[in-house]
Amino acid sequence: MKIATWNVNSLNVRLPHVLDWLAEHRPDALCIQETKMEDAKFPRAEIEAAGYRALFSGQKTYNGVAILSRSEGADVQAGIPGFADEQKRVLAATVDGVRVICVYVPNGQSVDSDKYRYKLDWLAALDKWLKEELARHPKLALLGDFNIAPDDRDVYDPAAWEGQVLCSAPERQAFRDLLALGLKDAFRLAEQPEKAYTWWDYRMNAFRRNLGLRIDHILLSDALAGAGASCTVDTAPRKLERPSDHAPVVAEIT
DNA sequence: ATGGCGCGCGCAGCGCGA
Repeated sequence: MKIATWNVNSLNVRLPHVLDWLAEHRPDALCIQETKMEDAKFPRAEIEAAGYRALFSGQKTYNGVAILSRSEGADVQAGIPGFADEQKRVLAATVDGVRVICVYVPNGQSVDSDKYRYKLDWLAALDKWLKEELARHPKLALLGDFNIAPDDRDVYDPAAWEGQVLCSAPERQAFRDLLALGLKDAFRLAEQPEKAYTWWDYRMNAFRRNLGLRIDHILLSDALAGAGASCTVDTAPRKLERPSDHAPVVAEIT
């Protein structure tokens, strides 16, 4: 089974890239973040014409998540139960017996901001809910834009980013807390190239210079993280005209 | 070098992303 995550930074703008990518890679499930559209405007017909079902939870301008899948998702859940949040950042569904959870973790802006506090509170709520989800669904994959670079090797300039948002110790601890629930960072299951990132700033020719961060992740429960599992970053869409600033991350699970 | 790029909103220029 092939599962993937991609922050598209507006599904309106990126729909052609998404349709091309689905046609080329044919994942069983693709989690999308930053659709930036209300549900009434979701391009369901185009997605279905590509052979995919679509689940979505969106809002105008900001956030918005979707799960595209070849077979129909069951037990759909939008948002974190018990955590009141106007922002559409979570969507879960069971696809082919695997609990697929799509997340768009808050950015946090800067470590001294209210948005950073919200990010840490949000991550704590996610952690609490995931513990229950894992008990219900041993085969679970958590995919999305985590807005956390887990380790210095996930950062092009660790000294410059030290203590900054996306790299701060509390954020990295929150990421490790998720792993401690019984999840594995799929990208680190096997040897990987140096300087592998998933996001590059639009400015400063950052992609061409590979000034990036690895902040988009696929976490797999132990039941899915067996010997056959693998994970790659697909940088090809970042090279297109008008790209998303994020690249898709793909995992093959057994 | 605190900008820079791209997006949505909405029609100018700002908030936001990471």
